[in-house]
Amino acid sequence: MPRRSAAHVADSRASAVEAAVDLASVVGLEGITIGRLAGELAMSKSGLIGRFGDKEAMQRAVLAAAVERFTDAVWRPALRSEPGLPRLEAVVDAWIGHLRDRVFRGGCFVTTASVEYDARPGPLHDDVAAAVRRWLGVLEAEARHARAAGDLPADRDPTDVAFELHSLASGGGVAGRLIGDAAALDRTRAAMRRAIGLPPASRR
Amino acid sequence: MPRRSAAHVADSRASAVEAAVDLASVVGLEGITIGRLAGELAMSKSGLIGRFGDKEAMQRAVLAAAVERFTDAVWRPALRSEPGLPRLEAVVDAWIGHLRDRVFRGGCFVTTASVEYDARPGPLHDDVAAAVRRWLGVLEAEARHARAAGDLPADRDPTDVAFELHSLASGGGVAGRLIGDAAALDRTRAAMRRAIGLPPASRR
DNA sequence: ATAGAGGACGAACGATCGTTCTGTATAACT
DNA sequence: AGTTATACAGAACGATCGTTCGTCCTCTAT
Repeated sequence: MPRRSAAHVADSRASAVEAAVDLASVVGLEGITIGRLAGELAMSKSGLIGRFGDKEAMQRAVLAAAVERFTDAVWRPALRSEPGLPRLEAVVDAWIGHLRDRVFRGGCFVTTASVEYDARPGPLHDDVAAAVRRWLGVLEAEARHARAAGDLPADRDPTDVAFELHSLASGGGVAGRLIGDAAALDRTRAAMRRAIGLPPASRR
Repeated sequence: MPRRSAAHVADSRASAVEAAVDLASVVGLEGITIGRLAGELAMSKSGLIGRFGDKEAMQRAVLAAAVERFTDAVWRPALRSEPGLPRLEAVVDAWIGHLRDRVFRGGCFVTTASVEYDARPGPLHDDVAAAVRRWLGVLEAEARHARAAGDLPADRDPTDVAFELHSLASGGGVAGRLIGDAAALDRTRAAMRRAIGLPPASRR
C-alpha cells in the first residue's frame, strides 16, 4: 500500500468530502454511513472517521463543501453580470444550469438537507438554516438593487422576490426529478423569470 | 394484557399508521425505525411489523395514509368551491392553512418523501411519484377549467400553473420552516396567488 | 541516524437495525 | 364446550451502526 505525503493527505480528506457530497445528495446527509462511505473510498471506517473526529463533524464538513460547490456553480459565474436584474437573470440561468448539469448527483444538496433538518434541531439544522439565510440575503440584496434601478416594480418586496426564487428552484427541482419530467426545468426557469418580471424565454 | 376485538385490531392498525405518519413527517419515511415506532406505541417490534409483513409494506401504508390526510385537508374542502379559479383559490388557502395548522407535525409529508425518493428508485419512489403526478393532474385540470372560463390568460399553460403552485408550496413550506420565518407562509400564499393571477391578499 | 508525529489499519465494543420463530392468550366459529 | 384462527409478546438471529483501541507504517525534523 503506497503511503501518502502531507499534500496527498490533504487531498485525501478533500476527496473524501467530495465523495460524501455526492453520496449524500442521493441518500441524504442523514443517510450517509461511515461504513458505506469508507467502502466507496476503499478506506477503513476508522481511517475515515479519524479525519473528522466523529460523524457529525463529518456531516458539517460535507455540508460546507456542498454549499461551496453550489456557490461556485451558481453565484460566482453571476458575479460577471451587472448587479441588479442582469445578475438575477444570470443567477436563474446558472441555477437551472447546475440542476441540468447534475452538479449534485442526486439533486440539489441544500434542498435535501433543508428537508432533512427543517424539523430536527441541532448543529446541522443551524448550519443549513444559516446557509439558506445567507443565500436568501444575497438574492434579496440583488433584488433590492434591481428595484432601486427601476428594473422591478416599486411595490415588489425584495424579500418576497428572494423567497419566491428559492422556493421555485428547490420545489421545482425536486418535483421535476421525482416525476421524471424533462420539461420541469424549463417550467421552473420560466416561473423564476416571471417572478422577476422577465419574459419566459431568454433572448440568448 | 387485554385482548382486542376485530374492530379494535383495525383501529390499532390505523392508529399505528397515523402515529407513523407523524413520526415520519419529522424523521422522514426512511428514518422510521420499527423499534422506535413500536416504543412510541407501547408495542413489541414483532407485534408491530406483523401487521404489515415487512418494513417496506409499512412505509407504503404510511405514505398512502399521509396522502389521504393531505387530500382531506387541502382538496376535499376546496370541492365546495366552484370549479376553475375559485376552486384554485380555495386550494391555495387550504394548502397554506394545512401548513399553518401543522396537519403534519414535521412539515408537509409528501414534500419530505419527494426529496427522500427523488433520486432513489424502488416501489416507494414510484408511489410518491404517482401521488405527486395525480395531484399535479388535479391542479392542471382545474387550471384548464379556469383558463377556459377566461379566468386565466389564454397563453398560460395549465401544466405550468400546476407545477408552479406545487413548487411554491413545497419549496416555500420547507424554507419557511427551516429558517423559522413566520412570514414565510404569507409570502408563499402571495406567490401562489400571483401564479394564478390573483392579488396578493384575499378579499375575505 | 534517530526520535517523534500523525495517518491509516484491523479488530472489537455495545447498541440497534429488520426479521424470524415460538409460545400463549384471546376471539370467533362450530 | 371444544376447536381453530389470530394478535401479540418475547427471545433470538445476523447484519450493520458509530466509535474506540492498539499497532504499524511513513514522513519530517533534529
